[in-house]
Amino acid sequence: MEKQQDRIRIKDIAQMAGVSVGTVDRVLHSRSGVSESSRIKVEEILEKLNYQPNMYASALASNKKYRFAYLLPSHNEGDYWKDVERGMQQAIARFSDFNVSLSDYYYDQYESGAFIESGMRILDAQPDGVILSPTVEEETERFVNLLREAGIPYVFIDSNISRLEPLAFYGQHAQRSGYFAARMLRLLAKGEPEIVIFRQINEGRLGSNQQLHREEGFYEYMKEHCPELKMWELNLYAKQPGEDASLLDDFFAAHPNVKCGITFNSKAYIIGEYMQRHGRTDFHLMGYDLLRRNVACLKAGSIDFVITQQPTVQGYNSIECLCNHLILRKKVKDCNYMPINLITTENIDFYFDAHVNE
Amino acid sequence: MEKQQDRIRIKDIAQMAGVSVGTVDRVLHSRSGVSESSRIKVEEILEKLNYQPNMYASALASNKKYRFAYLLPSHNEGDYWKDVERGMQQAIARFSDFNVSLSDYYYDQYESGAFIESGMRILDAQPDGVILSPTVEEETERFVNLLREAGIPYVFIDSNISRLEPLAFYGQHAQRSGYFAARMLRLLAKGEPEIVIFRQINEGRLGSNQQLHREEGFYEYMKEHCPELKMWELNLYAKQPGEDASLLDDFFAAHPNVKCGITFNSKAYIIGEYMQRHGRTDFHLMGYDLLRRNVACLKAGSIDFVITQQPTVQGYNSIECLCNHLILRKKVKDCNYMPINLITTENIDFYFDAHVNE
DNA sequence: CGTACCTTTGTGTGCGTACACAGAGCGGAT
DNA sequence: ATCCGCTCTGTGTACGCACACAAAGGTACG
Repeated sequence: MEKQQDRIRIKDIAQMAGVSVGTVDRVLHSRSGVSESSRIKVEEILEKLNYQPNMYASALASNKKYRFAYLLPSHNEGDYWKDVERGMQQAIARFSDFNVSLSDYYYDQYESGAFIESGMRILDAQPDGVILSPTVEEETERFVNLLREAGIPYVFIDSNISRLEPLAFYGQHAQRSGYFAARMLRLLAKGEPEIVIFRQINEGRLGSNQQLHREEGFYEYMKEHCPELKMWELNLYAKQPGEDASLLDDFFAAHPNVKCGITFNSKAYIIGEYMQRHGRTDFHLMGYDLLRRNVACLKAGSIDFVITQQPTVQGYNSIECLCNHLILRKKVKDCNYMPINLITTENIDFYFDAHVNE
Repeated sequence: MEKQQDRIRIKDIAQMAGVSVGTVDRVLHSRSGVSESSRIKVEEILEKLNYQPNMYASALASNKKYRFAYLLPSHNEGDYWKDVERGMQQAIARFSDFNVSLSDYYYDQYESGAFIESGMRILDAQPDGVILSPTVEEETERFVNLLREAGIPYVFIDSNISRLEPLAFYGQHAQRSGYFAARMLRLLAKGEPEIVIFRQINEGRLGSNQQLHREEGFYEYMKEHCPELKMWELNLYAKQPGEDASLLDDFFAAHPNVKCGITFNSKAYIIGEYMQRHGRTDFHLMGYDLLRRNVACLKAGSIDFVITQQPTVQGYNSIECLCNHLILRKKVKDCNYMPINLITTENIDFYFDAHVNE
């Protein structure tokens, strides 16, 4: 019944090996100054007893301070990235006994060079670990190369470039998420012959890799399961809201039979609110991320489904990952896909901060 | 930028209050032997500086052993409860530096008196905390009253009886989960005039409270959104698998137009496998819990949707909760609803052990 | 005025680990 | 033999906290 016998300590190991705790300590931290014979003896016993150090005593004794930094696109209240930050702050609070601190760095997503500039500021500060979202591939590569040279571990969040070998990645499998979205939209739009994909064009960019991968998975599903489906694409421009409305007017005037749409960015509320303004209730809509305005549309019925990436959990886990790696010296999983959760007005109440206590 | 100034220690508080660490310690643990004047002075400073003790140093110094116990229905490999146990074991491993251990107790769900008997064995062992699933209300009440008398905190898992005031509850909002299931089934069965609800009758019992609440939510949704829907109920008997097949044969012979069904227990695979044996691919089916056989049916297409309760997370969190309460002395949330996750063959890969590291 | 007793306060040690430092042993050069 | 330099090992102290114990101060009473 009892599972846990008394924990083995360094002292125990030392006694069994016939050496002092200092020698065991040197072996544990693979420091120099240990004879071949005692090293082997100690290692044997460590192996045999499966010694697990008491991480809390260890953190207490080493008494180091750890400074982390994160680099995210600049953003406003109510945005997706705010939730990521919230998760990181929760984790910092939770692990505050380990003497961890967190600094924030931002960059303008649409200004070239801004990323690498903030990156340089991080390098100046020489933190012990960095969390970033690799939105711009080339600049990210330059930055993480410098981090690697400096021996600073980095964690990718939200989207991944596995080639750049981060310590870990936390985010969704974007392509599979789009594939799943397609199935759900198909279900909503059973029998409909046409659908529309709303895109957000920013500074001439078609959208993040993230969004492109979702679209890819979406098209893949539709090709496999309903190749006859007619799919329109409508480009919208966030910065000119007035123009968006007239673009939507024009589109729906030209395609009165399209009753179903999806967007692969987090701005489904633009369409949802448009539908509410026009009193249309026959349009089925899907989107991404639980932004306040999306939640409002869900509850109002102008958005049917939202897929969430659990940004808070991503943020929390990425900090936890750095702690596990640097402080507790546990092995961390390098690729961590978040679940692909479908949110509706019926289950939304149970998706706020699920599992992140306090 | 830096958020974390140097942590305030007991020594700092003592210095500022002009007393010794011993006095501060006595105030912190509200022990006797402190004069009114120094108590107030210390409390003021604690308040002002918002002192947060280093929980790890504290746990290290107190050097107590904590013994937890859980009481669950007896079950076999591949069952729902196995996942709950797995989550608890993961948590125990994770918190092993706190000297926690876990003992297991089981009871036969269908033998009256078995619950309370195992409960008595737990009381004899005098553990520091107990986790249990309150499946049988009356016996649970008797047991937790004894626990409360003994000052032993208890956590409910899977289903809740809030009247009995557990330290915390981890599980799904069963009624809302049934409500959500109804929406999804309705989507699957768009236009179908009839559906069937499969029930599992064990020893004459209609099913756990859990299942009854799901059914309740399900009926509620259907009454609100499609009162004209014809809903059949078919009782099955787990213990006689032969009989179940003929019951299904009879039902589908009598109701050839029923193309859609749901079960509120974890045994959807019984129906799914039946459909596969009969080569029926036109039947839409929903169920609960990611048992191996349910997963196989999902992938084979004989089950469309499964709702998962994340049993592993429930187990993990319930142990974590006891640690937070007893060792770290953090406040714990008393009612913790799990998310209501919809699983399909497209997103199932991302639902194994989500967020429970290691 | 001394002793007993109670209240209040301070000090010391230990939890398991990390790391600095001192010391032991040994060979070689003077 | 003495001294130096090297490798290897053991000891001591600190981390922040809990708790046992000792000490200090006061009151009451013979």
